[in-house]
Amino acid sequence: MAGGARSASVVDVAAEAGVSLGTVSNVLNRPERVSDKTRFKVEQAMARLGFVRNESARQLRAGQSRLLAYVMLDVANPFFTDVAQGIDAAATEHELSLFLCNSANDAGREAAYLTHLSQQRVQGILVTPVDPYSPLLEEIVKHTPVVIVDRTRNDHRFCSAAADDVAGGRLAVEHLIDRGHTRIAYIGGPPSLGQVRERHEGALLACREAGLAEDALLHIGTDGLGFADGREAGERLIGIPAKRRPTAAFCANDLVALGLLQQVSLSGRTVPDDLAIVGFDDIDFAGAAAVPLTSVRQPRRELGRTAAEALLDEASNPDHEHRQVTFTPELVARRSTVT
Amino acid sequence: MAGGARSASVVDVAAEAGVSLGTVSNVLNRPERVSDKTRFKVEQAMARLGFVRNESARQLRAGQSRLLAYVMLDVANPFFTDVAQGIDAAATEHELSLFLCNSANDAGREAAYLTHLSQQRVQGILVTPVDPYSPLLEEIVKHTPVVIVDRTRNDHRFCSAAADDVAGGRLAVEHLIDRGHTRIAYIGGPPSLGQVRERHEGALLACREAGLAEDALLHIGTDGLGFADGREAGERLIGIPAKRRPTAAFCANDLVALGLLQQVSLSGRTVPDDLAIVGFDDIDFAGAAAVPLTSVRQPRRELGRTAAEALLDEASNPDHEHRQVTFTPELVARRSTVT
DNA sequence: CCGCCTTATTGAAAGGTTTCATTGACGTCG
DNA sequence: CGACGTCAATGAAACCTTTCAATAAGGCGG
Repeated sequence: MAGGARSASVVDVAAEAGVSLGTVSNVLNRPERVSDKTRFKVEQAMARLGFVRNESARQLRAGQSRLLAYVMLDVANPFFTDVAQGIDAAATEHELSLFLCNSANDAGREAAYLTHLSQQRVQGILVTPVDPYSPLLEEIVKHTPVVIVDRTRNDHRFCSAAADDVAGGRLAVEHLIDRGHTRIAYIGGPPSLGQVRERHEGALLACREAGLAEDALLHIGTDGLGFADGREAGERLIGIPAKRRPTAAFCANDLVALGLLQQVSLSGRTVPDDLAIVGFDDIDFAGAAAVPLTSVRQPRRELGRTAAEALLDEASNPDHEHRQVTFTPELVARRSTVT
Repeated sequence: MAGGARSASVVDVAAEAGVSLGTVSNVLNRPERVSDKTRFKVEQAMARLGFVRNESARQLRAGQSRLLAYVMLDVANPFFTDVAQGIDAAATEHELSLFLCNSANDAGREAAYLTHLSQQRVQGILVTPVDPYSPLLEEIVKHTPVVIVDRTRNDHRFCSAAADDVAGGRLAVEHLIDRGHTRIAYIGGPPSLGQVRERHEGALLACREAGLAEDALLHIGTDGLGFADGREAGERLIGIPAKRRPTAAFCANDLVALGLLQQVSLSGRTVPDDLAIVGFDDIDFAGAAAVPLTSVRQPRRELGRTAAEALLDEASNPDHEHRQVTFTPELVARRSTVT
């Protein structure tokens, strides 16, 4: 880092180059209006002084930045990084930069990021919220375009892009029932997550429609939706006496499913013979597991791209109307349920 | 978004509350110096006007932000998200926010992010660079603390935290040689990545030390270090006539190894009997694959945390000295190489 | 050779916050 | 009752850039 000297400003550059500060600014912003000779002088001066434009001052004057941000629930979950890539693609096309923020499923962190971003006057914020009905979101959307990703609010106060989690849960369990299973586990948590609740709801629906008994669906709760949670749930599942033990499991996401798969394999059991497994999200690792995982596919990149495009419309189109896009998920059957 | 009205400033709040703007600022920054009654009035006024502090102006005056950024090579690679979590932990302890930027292995994107961040006057930048010797990095480190993650420069112009990739590559191949393999593939690319080159170098070293023939190590190049690249390399590998085909593969990272594993399994072959596989990084998915993957472990979170701490020292300690921390990787043997 | 037009450059103002030296009010002590 | 000390509130200055109306210089046609 530089020693003590304050970093050079346009005024310093102007003095060094022997021109006015307006000219320096022109070199920066409208180089075509400056004669070659002058521009050269100014560029030399900038190089000598190590001038770095101050983005804060620039933005203060300009009032806006060319910046988008995505506040994601879990940066370690490939589902969200894929969504982020979709957002990134759209942002790049519009020559905007994207910052990623990891709330790590913590409402406090999420709030801090949202506040900071709105104070930073970013063009817009995409967020997969811990709680889509948080009052802070309503507060922020008054000033800054906000689009909700992977969740939907049924008032129409936000744009959103999400998959139909109820339908997805239903698909998964219908598939298991089709394959003859009548004792099925639903594995996931915490229930504070809408994703967990809705996928469960879909699972229940499928059971009901198939006329299964009330207790056909066994809910095994987990603390989170990571790998370790899946393994731990696996242990508990294996601990259940064989005659009562479910013959199939539907996991709230693929990380949990992969953890479960691993635990079951380690215990010497076979998937799908001893336990059939369905995941959710269809991340790349699902299809690539050595027992490829049946999963409910969400269009991950598409989700991100759609959300980003809605955001850009909200940010630039004066008569923008909020829209809630819902994607219908799709079952991808693989060996973890099919012999 | 709000209608047409410009968003309220401290001046507007002051007028609304019937106090001076200095008082509003005090409410914001030193609430204890303001009488309860006045503070209440001001807070009411803020709420009525929907005041949102302008971070640009604040920073312009303050000169600094409480912001760190990590420019990562590939947000879709769990290795880097784990590193990011380590950075995040350290940042959180110091009450700093962390922004993540995905360069996606593109030097142009990396440059754009680095420039933007330094103009934004962030406290510091962590970066896993496409090329650690890029002149732009040297330029930026003159003004903004920069720490290199997962790479090292051997001049001492930057702090860095990285694992010893040569040693890692050597470990991997020594392990394979120990298990009796004499025809080994090294799978990875592009060679522009230091990680790819150095792990290869380590592999060569191991071969040489074991006295294997020059052509014992077959280099199979890939375009990148993703899943798909591993699968594609798998096809090529399988295409080699059995008697010349390597009996083991060392992959430049776990994503490639998992792709390879999948392709080999799909072709009806068995790991490790038909092909032993070693990966690199030991991401969670490696141990969790149904044929658990032998891998070279890097202390991922530790790497991030160490880098972040070096950065914080550089940012706050006037007589900071650059240090290059190198971690020694460790082989984790699992079933993909051990029957 | 003058007036006009074009092109290049100028300098002041604005943008919203924080800081700090100063003022004002009020209570207390001598 | 006056001087002093404390606490609260004030408002001007500074941070750095961009914009824009105004000026200066230079070239051309008449």
